[in-house]
Amino acid sequence: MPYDPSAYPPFAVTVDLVVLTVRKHALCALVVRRGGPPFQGRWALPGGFVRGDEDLEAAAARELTEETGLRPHVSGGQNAGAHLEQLATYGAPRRDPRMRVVSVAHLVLAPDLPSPTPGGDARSARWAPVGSLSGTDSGAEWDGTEQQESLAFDHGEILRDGVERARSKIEYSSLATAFCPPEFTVGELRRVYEAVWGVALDPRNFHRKVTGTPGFLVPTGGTTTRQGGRPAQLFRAGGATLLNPPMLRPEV
Amino acid sequence: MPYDPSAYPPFAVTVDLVVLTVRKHALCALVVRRGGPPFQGRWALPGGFVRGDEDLEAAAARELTEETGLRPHVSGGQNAGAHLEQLATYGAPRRDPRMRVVSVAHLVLAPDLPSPTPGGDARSARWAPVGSLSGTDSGAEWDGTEQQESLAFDHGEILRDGVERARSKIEYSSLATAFCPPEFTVGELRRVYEAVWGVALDPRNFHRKVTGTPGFLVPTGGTTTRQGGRPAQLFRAGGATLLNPPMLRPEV
DNA sequence: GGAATAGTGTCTGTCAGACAGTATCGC
DNA sequence: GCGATACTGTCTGACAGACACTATTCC
Repeated sequence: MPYDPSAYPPFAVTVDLVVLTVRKHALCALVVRRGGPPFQGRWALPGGFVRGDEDLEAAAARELTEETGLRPHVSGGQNAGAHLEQLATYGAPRRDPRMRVVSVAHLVLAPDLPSPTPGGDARSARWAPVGSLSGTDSGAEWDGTEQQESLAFDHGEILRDGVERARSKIEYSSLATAFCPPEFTVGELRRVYEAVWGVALDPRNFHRKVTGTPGFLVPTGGTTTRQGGRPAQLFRAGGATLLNPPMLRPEV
Repeated sequence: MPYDPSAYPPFAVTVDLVVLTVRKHALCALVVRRGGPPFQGRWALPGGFVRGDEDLEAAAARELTEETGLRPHVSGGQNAGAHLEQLATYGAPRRDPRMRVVSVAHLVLAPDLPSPTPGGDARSARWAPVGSLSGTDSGAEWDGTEQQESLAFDHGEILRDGVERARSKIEYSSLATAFCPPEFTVGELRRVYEAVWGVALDPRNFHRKVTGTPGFLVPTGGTTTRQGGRPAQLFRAGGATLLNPPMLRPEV
């Protein structure tokens, strides 16, 4: 691989974020409105340039904190922040009309946030149900009250890939707890699965599965009635990161 | 995301390839000897710069053809070439001592090739058992007859990630057939799984599993005795790409 | 015949799906 | 009481693991 350092073609490198959460029984993604051209006024994924002496993951974490105030912890760990992992890299020659830009997309799974806290240099930000953005697919409860508009650049494709990664990853890992607050009930965790997959799960079988998997859930001793009905036990995420055997996703 | 195009930090973008095959009951990776500094004389993964008007995947396919003569088909399709998919992107600030280089690694699964056909600008190339490169891990039959030496740059880490991806992906997809010639027997496919996972599988249960999964294998009608013993049926890869339920990997 | 590989059949334990039934809250 | 949710228990069918056994080839 001998080469002349001055002869390589110039690239810009950005990070884009697919930030997912579950709000009101629906899987939602964070989108920001673009303040300048190209695609001015269109919705896009949050993101920005990687700095000259910055790791890719550090750039993603910095953008996440700027946009949401969330502090990720990158792998393992308890449920005090958001989960962040690299998703894929998008580098088609003309995906950005101004110059050659390679974007390293990252996936963030976050618990529901009280306020959409727009920040950074974005004019505005909101949580959009993924069904309203990708059109097809099991978004289901898309009610048409918000304008449906495709995302800027190739961000629609990036979002689809991120949603698909999240859907498959909660099958064989305990990552669904990243969508939950630090303490949660079995029913709340089940509604996360139902929102992400867009299906209904049997509450009894789900309860047996998650409480029977060692290391998945740790009871905190407390109870809550915030969902109504009989008081439910509260749990924290356990240390187990891989689910074996996996949670089975119906209708595949 | 307003920004000044002239203000972005300059990056070089490369593709690196983790090319895996199964030779003599061992999982092997293609490595090339570096002809120039840095890391002159050390083994490295094949790869090169992305051209100014070239897609990332096209760059990976071009490097693959230059190094091995293989023509990938990127997704789906029959078994006439190699499987190619994006793996992950590596961009630590000083991973290349000369400049800021972001490498988009790709994973290639190829059938056993008669000749290691070095090509391109690499001085020499060879198939190295992955156990001899990553040291630890279930490489098992590393016999010490070849020098054990860590790969240049962060290529050891990239190789580990690629091997891990391949190991997990053959669990729930029919991708193991990408390691096989166009026509193969159940026993040959089983030896692929055994080599990649580094375990022994029960031939009877394996046979029942793969022949009982619809769409996985298609009998061609022919038979062969190239492995000795009773003639075995020949199969082609079927159209099924996802295995449900997955092949279970022992000892997890 | 002996060794090697291919292929079939049977038993058993585990577990997911389906569903009955009970417990405890708010109204 | 009524509706909601939480939780326990039982039955059944699918399937993986662990064998025994037979078939066909080369030597």
